[in-house]
Amino acid sequence: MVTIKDIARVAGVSYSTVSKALNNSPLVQEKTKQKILKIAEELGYQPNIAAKKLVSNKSKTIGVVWPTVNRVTLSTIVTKINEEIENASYSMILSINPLNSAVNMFKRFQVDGIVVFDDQELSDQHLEANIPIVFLGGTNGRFPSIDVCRRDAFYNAVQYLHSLGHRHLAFVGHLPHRNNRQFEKYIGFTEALIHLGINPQPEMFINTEGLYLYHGYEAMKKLLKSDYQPTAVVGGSYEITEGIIRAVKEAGLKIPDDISVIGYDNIPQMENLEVPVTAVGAPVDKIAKTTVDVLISHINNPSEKAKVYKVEPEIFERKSCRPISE
Amino acid sequence: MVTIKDIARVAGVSYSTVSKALNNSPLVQEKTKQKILKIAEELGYQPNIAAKKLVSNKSKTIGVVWPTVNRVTLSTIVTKINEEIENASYSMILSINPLNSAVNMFKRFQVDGIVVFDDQELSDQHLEANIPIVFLGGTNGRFPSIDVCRRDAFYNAVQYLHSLGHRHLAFVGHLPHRNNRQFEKYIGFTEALIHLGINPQPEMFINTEGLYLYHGYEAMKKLLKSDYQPTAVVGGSYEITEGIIRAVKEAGLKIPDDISVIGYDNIPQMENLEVPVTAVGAPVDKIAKTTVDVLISHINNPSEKAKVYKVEPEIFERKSCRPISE
DNA sequence: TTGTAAGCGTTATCAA
DNA sequence: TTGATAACGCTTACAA
Repeated sequence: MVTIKDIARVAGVSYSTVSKALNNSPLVQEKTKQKILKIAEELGYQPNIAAKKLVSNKSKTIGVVWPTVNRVTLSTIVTKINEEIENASYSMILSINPLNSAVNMFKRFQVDGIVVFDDQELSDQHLEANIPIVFLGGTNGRFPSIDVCRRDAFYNAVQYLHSLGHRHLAFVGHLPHRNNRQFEKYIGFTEALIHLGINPQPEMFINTEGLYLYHGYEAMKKLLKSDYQPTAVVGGSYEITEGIIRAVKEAGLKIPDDISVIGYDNIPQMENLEVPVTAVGAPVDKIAKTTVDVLISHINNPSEKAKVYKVEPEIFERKSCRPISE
Repeated sequence: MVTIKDIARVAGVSYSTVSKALNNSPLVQEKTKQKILKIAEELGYQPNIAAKKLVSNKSKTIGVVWPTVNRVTLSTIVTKINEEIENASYSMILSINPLNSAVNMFKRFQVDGIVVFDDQELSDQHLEANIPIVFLGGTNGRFPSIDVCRRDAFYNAVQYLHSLGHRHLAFVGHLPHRNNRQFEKYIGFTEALIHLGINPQPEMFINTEGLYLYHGYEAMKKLLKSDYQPTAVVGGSYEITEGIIRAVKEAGLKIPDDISVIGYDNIPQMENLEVPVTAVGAPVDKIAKTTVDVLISHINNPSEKAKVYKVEPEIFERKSCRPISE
């Protein structure tokens, strides 16, 4: 392995001069610098990151704790976060370990900051971390967190459909007993209904009992067979929305001619479904950007106090909704 | 940051003693060792990898290049590999970047070795790496690789069903034009049929046109409605097998009473399906262990030459198959 | 059994 | 403008 000392020996200078030259310091004479650079090149010098890390105590690395590896939206967000991190001249390390052990590993690697996907189970974990951490997905008192405003998203979806003339709506989503994330969606939908003067009825809420395609498919089939025939539905997740589309298609109906659909999870993939689906929710790009910005800001200013950063939902209009007259 | 010096101060010993204790050296008194370990624990000590790497020129870290594909088996393997890596006293870094950029990142991190999930697209990439790499999933000439023997797995599945008396079989799997991995499954199934004197018929092969639940579900529904009624089917992936089960259930049939099912992808999750499913394939534990063993062996002996390491498929009998008499 | 001290490759602070 | 030198956190002879 070629070190700066080898270069120094060949160049006939001290190795501290070599270090400065290699870091393009203005403190070395241009001529010396060029000579050193040339020798470094010839010798095939590669800096030793471990040593750099040791002395600077910065790794320019961000760790991401990502336990739920099998959801499209989450992988999309991870991918975007990766891009944002690289844009900011950092590197990303992923860990699929549980929160605490992932954080330990990241400490060993001396990451400069950590992003945690805030799953339900994680929130309760005791976490002792003297390192900047951002929780992504909900609100969290102890650490800075990114709130994706699920409630507002569903509120907006209903409002949008209402503005298109729809009065018979349905919520097709997961309604577990103890899950604030999902509950927020339900509340947002209900709240909008009330504000718009639509009386919430039980048949408007179809519990998919899961977040995946099959759940959405089954729930939608059930809905289409029921007495209540909405003119528009809102899907509770990307996968659920996929299932809704299949079910509608199988029933021989057309989107948006026979029924309008809005999907939650504002990811680009909504464009590529059989029908490009109008989506609502905080756009993944913004979620990723906010997350990384907040984290880096906390890295640079460790005393910054924890708060909740909201990413506002937006509606991306595509081809799955149409106006309707009563 | 907590260092061995902090521990030394608290324990009232020198930091070299701490180092030895932490590395479980026989040169420290058991009592001292325990005391030091306890303090390290209390202080939340995490070793600094950069420093370790500097002095030992080893980072004790393995990088894994992982395609962000939402398949249970892949996440399971990654999880198992993570465990194996930790068992071997290494740490795992995941990267979801494309092969080359992931490898570059891993080099900067000075990992000791790299595991690559061998997707179709990756195989063609030009890769210049002077670092041990293992390709996982197929066969690869230039690098050591782990072959999960898909062909043998399907061969064995057919043989097993045949031994139970089944003569009317069906393959429910993904048959894309250009994918050796999937094609191997098809070949194994066919080969066994021929060897056992069963004449392969087109209706025995149901192309799911995808590897996910919905694909299996749809394909199985189609099969159940067709003229050909097999007494046993083999599912081409875990998710496909899930879909098969749904379809069978919806048709009002019982597994294994009315139809036997074997699933490919030998993962523990097969146990937790509605019917615990008899699975075939290289067990994920062994895949993970072999992968990590091979990589570490190449790390310790860099001149070892690249070869293909096979992980033999096994059948895990559960409750989804029953004997049948002609 | 424990401690001392050198050194891994680098950056950064002074002094020359 | 350059060069000594002291860290950074750790392992490992070797000395005590």
